[in-house]
Amino acid sequence: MGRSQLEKQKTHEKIVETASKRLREEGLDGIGVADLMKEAGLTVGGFYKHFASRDDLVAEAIQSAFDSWGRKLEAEGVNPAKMTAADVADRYVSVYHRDNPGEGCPFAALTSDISRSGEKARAIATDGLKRNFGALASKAAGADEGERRRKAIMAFAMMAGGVGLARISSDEAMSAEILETVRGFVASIDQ
Amino acid sequence: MGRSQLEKQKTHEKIVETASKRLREEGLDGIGVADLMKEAGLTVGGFYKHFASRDDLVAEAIQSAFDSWGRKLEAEGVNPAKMTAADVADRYVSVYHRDNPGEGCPFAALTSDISRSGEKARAIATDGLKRNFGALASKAAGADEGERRRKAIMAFAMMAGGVGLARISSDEAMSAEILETVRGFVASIDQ
DNA sequence: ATTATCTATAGATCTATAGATAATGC
DNA sequence: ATTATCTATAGATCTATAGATAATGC
Repeated sequence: MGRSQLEKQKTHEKIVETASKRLREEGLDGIGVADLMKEAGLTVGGFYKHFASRDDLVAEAIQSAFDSWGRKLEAEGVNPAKMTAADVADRYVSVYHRDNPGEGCPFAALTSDISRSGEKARAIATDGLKRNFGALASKAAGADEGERRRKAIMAFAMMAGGVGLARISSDEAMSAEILETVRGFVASIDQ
Repeated sequence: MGRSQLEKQKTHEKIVETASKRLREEGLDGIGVADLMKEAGLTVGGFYKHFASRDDLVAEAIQSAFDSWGRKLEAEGVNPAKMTAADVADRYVSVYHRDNPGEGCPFAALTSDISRSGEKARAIATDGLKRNFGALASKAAGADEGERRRKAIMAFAMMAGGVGLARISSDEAMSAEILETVRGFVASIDQ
């Protein structure tokens, strides 16, 4: 059946959001076009009226995943600039984030996938990384800009790595220990 | 053609080592059985005389990847117990490691893949993680065992995360900056 | 006689396309 | 008339198996 332009746009967003979640959960190769369309309440045939290829959807979905952190804060009425490093740590290095990769940070959920991806996906991720470093640096203590930036890089690498390792660990106590330890470091960089 | 028992064992090891390298490069779903056998100098038909399923090979290859760090040190005549944290940092947080995931640490190359894997692969990885934490803790400074262990966890999460982020970054200067910054922290935990 | 490896292929799955259908919008 | 979505399927690819071949090892 035919649909209006507005409905098509909503359909497009629905597909991208579904993909953004499911790809973080299953990996960039983990779910097929037909299954994604089905989860979005559609059938496979319509897919290529929205995207030139599966890779094009993946690029849009990664971009959406990078934007989702900010969108979620906005929806909760939280001002990211006013968050301390400890606030960021409480959100990022949490059991909830560990157990819900589909709603979480692509650097924790898709690190290895993106490093194996083409230039398009890596450029989107590099841009996201720069913004994350900048945002964290503005919260960090330090004598000069260089020291604040170094702390931001250390904290972000530890956060992304730590949540990844916590997801791997089948020893629940060790998983919680990793989260707690990393949370402590990130909170400690606060001004 | 038929082969001796010894030759079969060598063939088996060759398949596992090829897989161990290629899976770290391409991800756990990134390469098929036929291509792996071809790279090992064989054809696909013999595969299932060695492994009950592709998953079985993946488990063996992950185990081999976890052992490869120690085997490489042994081959170079390096005693891991005598390495300082700074020594570990120089090896792990290096441009060479960043650019050669196939020979490197599975926690940097396969984090997201393993977190999405079944219990078997995650148990192997959890065991490897415990050993890495223990080895690093024995090198760290600290008033008590708890403090040394916390430093080891922080350093390892930052190393694994940092190499992953450095691989993603298409900005070469930022990629080098991440490595240098992480290397500094890891070296700083030394006794 | 047994078996390690080979060639060939069955069956499943995945991306992308073809053609039909029905609602939009000039 | 156009087009957003549907059903159906072509073609490629991947795991696993069947049956042939040739060397091992009792």
